[in-house]
Amino acid sequence: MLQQFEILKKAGLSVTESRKTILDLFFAAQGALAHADIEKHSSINIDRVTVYRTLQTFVESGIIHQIPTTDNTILYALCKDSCEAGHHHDEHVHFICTTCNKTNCLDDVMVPTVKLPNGFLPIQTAMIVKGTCIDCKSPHPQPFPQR
Amino acid sequence: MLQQFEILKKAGLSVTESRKTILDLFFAAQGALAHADIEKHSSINIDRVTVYRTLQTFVESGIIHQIPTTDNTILYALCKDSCEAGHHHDEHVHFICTTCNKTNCLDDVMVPTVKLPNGFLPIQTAMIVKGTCIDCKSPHPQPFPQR
DNA sequence: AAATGATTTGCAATATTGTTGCAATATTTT
DNA sequence: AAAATATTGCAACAATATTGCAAATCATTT
Repeated sequence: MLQQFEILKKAGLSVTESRKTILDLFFAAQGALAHADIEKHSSINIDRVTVYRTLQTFVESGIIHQIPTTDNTILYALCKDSCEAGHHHDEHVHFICTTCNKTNCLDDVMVPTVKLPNGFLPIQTAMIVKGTCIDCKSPHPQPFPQR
Repeated sequence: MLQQFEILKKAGLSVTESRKTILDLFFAAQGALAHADIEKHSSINIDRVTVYRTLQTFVESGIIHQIPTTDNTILYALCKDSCEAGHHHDEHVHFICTTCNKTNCLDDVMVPTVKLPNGFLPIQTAMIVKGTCIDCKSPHPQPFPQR
């Protein structure tokens, strides 16, 4: 729990039970989580509203970043240390496995730069790859979340 | 309206008023639409449920494709002719303007291939660039949708 | 360690968004 | 034009998201 404490402190946030618990979940998950994953996780009992507000606060503080999806949810994943409040350095590729539904940050795969038509000014780029992840090619038991 | 008729016929779908009307909106929009854009558009009066089902049908038929977002919505945009049912060829970059909130398909900008870590098998890739679009750099009146 | 002030949390109420079954209507086929 | 098929709209429901406010928690100062 020490790590959680430091992350929150460094972000200038109050250290509360809810925030530590939710951070714990992200560290345990080793992958992206949706709001529903957190809210419905058996071992926690945090109000829906608090989960919404905590996720929003974490995004604004640069603790987690959002991953776009095509299913009316937003996925969230831990940022690396290089992230700062208001300016995310999450320009790595995200991989959504269509078998186990786990989403991984491929921290070592940077999003390539593309040449845009004249007049388009890029600020941030996201890249989402769907396919089969390494765990599902040679299967073994999956950790949380099991969506 | 002839164009709409042909698109629906070609996709093997019944030609109904609702479907033609929604197709009209996409052609008028020249950009991506969310469910809410269609449902709340002043000049149409189609039941929510029909809109949901029409969008789903259009995706399955390869008439429109989905664009992932980080705001609990799914955006939809017309496919080019090369799209076929069940096998979208929409591997172009999508540009979301943070000023006017319009989303453009950059049909001429292909999504580059990235090298994934061993064991990850890609099936489909999406790339979303956020920034300022050409209309907002040198502003002039914006067409529907105004979100 | 206790008191104070600031922040966060949970509850309640409400709003918005998405889903399902089914009867009525519209479309396609014969 | 009639029969068969597919689509639509309604109603009910389910799930998800937002807001205000009082109670509880946390940080700071003494």
